[in-house]
Amino acid sequence: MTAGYDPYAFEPFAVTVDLAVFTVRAGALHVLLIRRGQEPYAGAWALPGGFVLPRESAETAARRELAEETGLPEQLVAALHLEQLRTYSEPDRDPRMRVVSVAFTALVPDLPEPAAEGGGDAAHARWLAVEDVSELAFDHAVILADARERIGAKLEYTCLATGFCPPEFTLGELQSVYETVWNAGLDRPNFRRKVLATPGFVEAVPGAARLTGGRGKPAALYRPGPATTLHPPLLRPEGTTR
Amino acid sequence: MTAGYDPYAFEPFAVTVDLAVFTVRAGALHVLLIRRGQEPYAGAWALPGGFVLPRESAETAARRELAEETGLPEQLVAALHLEQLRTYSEPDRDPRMRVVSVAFTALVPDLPEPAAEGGGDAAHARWLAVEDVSELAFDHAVILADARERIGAKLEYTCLATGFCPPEFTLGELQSVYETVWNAGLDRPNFRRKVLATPGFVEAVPGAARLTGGRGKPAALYRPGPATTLHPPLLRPEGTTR
DNA sequence: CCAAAAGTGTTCGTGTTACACCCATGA
DNA sequence: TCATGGGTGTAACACGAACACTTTTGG
Repeated sequence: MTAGYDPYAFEPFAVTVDLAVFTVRAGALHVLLIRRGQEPYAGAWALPGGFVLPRESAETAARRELAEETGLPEQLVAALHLEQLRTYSEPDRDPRMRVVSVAFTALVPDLPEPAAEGGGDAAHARWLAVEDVSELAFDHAVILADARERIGAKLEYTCLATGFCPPEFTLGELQSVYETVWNAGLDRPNFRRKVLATPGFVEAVPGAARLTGGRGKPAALYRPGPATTLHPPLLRPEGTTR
Repeated sequence: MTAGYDPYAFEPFAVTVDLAVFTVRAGALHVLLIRRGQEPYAGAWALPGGFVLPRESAETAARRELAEETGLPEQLVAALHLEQLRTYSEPDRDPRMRVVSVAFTALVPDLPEPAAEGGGDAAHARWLAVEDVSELAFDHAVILADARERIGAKLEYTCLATGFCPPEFTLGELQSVYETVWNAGLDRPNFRRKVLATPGFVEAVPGAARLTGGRGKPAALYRPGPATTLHPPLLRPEGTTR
């Protein structure tokens, strides 16, 4: 902070946000992507995002862009837990000009068809299974990989997993979130005890139960609790790199 | 990424880096600060940092600014492990113009008097005990608090603590790093076993030993090992918020 | 011989793992 | 009555917490 402060002393930087929004659908981790309509990378998939406006923080911009570019319900976007991932600032990450991008991650429940409704930008938003994502515009493949690694790690020591679930969920659904993100099987009795033994992770919905697979015993329903961290952590099994 | 790309369409953003560089001296956590010479906040303490140049990444800029603004040895700065903390982008965090800052943290060993040598900017750099830091320029107090929380958490599940130690160190020195950062006492036998049981955390220096407190049995010396993560983690005792 | 710091051993309790088993529901 | 998924019980084991004890140095 020693240099002078002439706003026009340097070639201007653009500051953008990029969002890696995940959901769990049909036993696979999905990410929300946008089909680009213009060069560069026209026709390629990209993470939703856009410019930070002069009077916005990056967090505010992220929320606004998410509402504008995707068809996610306003209410969901407003309440969403956005987490800063990191900032990407390599000089040539955008071929046109200097763009520094603040990346965020968010987790949402499996919505009916969240991206298909709204017009305009939202029409080009789709959920894609992360395993099927091949090429992405700019350095978005790197951002996606970093985001995926981060949420996998975060499930170990935070209560974020409930963010993937609907407002009321069964322990089986919660477990399948872990299994999907980690791509690993967990022992059901032990998972159950672990979750219930952590105060504030989930709260029982009194008397409520729901059938899940169509068959079997109806499962008790739970709501997210007030806790945010998991002590002691719920460690994933050995090799879950992929 | 849907808007057009006129570099001058918006009021320009300045992009800066800020650095929270920590060390452990005399049983207290210290942070490297700069005395500001100009308005705003002239005379106040601030984190070292500065503008990202047009052809630099934030990481490169952080390393350059650290070498320029502080008296830290070139070799140390070049080899230093810099970790991105997060990006601060509130519109009014700098009263003069829009400044988005990417914050980094780094850990260095207790150097003789690292900040006192070089001329110019470096002359205003000093180590201050974090407990004694009261007011900082801009939002740097928030950044410092976030950085402190982050390194405390990182010690739990990474091998970063060796970054606070000289090239060869005793287990007692390593333990005092944990105790200082966490502000908590640890059981020496258990700490010792835990560290030695983690493959690649530390490597014994064969035959080497050194006296630490002037008295007592000479302690074996260790070097940092190749491992970067700690599985299972070394959890800190309950209340270490302060 | 005492203080101080390093290093070893041992016990005890908690939490995780791995499994066997019972319960409720739809086909 | 069988398959399916929810839920309970329990023994074996690994790990961490706590603390007693030995070793090696300087004063």
